[in-house]
Amino acid sequence: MVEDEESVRDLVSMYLKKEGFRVETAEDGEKALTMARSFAPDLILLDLMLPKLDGWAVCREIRKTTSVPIIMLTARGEEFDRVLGLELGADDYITKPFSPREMVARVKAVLRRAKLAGKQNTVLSYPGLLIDHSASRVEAGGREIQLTPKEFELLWFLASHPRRVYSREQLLENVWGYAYPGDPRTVDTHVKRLREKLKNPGAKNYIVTVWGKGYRFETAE
Amino acid sequence: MVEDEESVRDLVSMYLKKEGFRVETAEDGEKALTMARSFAPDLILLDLMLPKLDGWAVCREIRKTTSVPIIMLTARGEEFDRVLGLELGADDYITKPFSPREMVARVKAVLRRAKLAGKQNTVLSYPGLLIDHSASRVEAGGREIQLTPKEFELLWFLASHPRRVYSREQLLENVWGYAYPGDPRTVDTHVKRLREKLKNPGAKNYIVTVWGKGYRFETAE
DNA sequence: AAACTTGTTCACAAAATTGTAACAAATACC
DNA sequence: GGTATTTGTTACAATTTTGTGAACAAGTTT
Repeated sequence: MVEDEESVRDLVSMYLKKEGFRVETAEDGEKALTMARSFAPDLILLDLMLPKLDGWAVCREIRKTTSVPIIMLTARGEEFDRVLGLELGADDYITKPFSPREMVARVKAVLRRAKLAGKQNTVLSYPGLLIDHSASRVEAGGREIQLTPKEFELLWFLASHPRRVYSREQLLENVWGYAYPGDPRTVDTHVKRLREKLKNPGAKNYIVTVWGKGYRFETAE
Repeated sequence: MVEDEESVRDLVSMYLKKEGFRVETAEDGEKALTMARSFAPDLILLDLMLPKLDGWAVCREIRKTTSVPIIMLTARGEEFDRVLGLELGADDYITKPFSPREMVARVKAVLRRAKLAGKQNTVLSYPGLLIDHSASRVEAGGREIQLTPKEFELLWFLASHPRRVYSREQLLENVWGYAYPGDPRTVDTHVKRLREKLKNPGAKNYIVTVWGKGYRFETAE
């Protein structure tokens, strides 16, 4: 919570703490930046009018390094450029005076959205192949095909980085998890099974072997 | 969002995502149809000028199967036949260039309307299956079947989001309530009893297991 | 209070998956 | 051509997940 007026700071802090949030405060822009760097907050409430460094500048600085959700606070009458706010990467704004309940509700809403945000754009689509990650669905040639969880994650990873070659070790790390202890040849088996299931409708072979290197996802020629 | 120009796609995506929407994009009419069939969007933003299959055709195709809200995008000067648009079932149209704010506002307005329209409709109907939420009645194969409250709510939730996979945890959250402390395997038992009751008239199995993921409601193939 | 309904949990069986090893085929190199 | 290396394929065992039936608990109705 970045705000120069002590009374507003205390009020906002109190209500958020009541909801179970942990709240840290800063009274000017410079201190805000220092704090934002030293510990990673889940959300920043940022007043526009600040000593030393105004809200716009703070927002711009923060956005250079993180994508933490930011809610801007503006005094009524203060002209607020919404488009500029969005471009700088603010997630919402509240005009003062505001009701504490509204403020809390917006904080919660932004946090909820932020949680979902990482999962957006979950559909990959190539000629004759459609992969929807959030629905765990794959269509090949208009027909849905059933993949096992590992097969699905492997296909998703490869299709997310088309044309790029990955070694078996890299695939194990990215799909199976860090420091996977098992046999790299495990990947071969899964690739084979994937090819089997994907080739059904006579579509081309999306997963290509790069001899001596690994595998890659081939886009249309 | 169906649009062939990448810059417009990215701009619209960015603004909608900032508002918390999940956005998937397609760059031509054919891809749009494939995607619209594979996962059910809440709204479609549809450019008129598209490669392969123009906006009119896409709209006509989509309307054959669903009543999803459609907003048409037209370039200024491009002749736009409003009457034809309405007849094909478009819900609104925006002329380019448009301000992002206006676009977001219209999307929200159309969704608001659609939501209200949907609320009145408390009946879900699939081949051989009819679910009336307001009356808490279920008919399978023309015969009424008795479900317990939890069974009913579970079926309703799944049937309201067809084709989409839900993990046991997600189902507990959505049907039982947030932060349900109990055993996720409880869902299995309810699914089992639901299947038992639904299969009576030899109808197909609507509730499908997705191995390693959860369950989903399958529409007719 | 007894009978019944509903929801939950547990244990075990059944099914699907994943990982590994062995062998065959393909490729690069000399 | 011959050899070593890499990749494809197959089979099988180990593991994980799901289906099922029964038991138990809590709440409702009779």
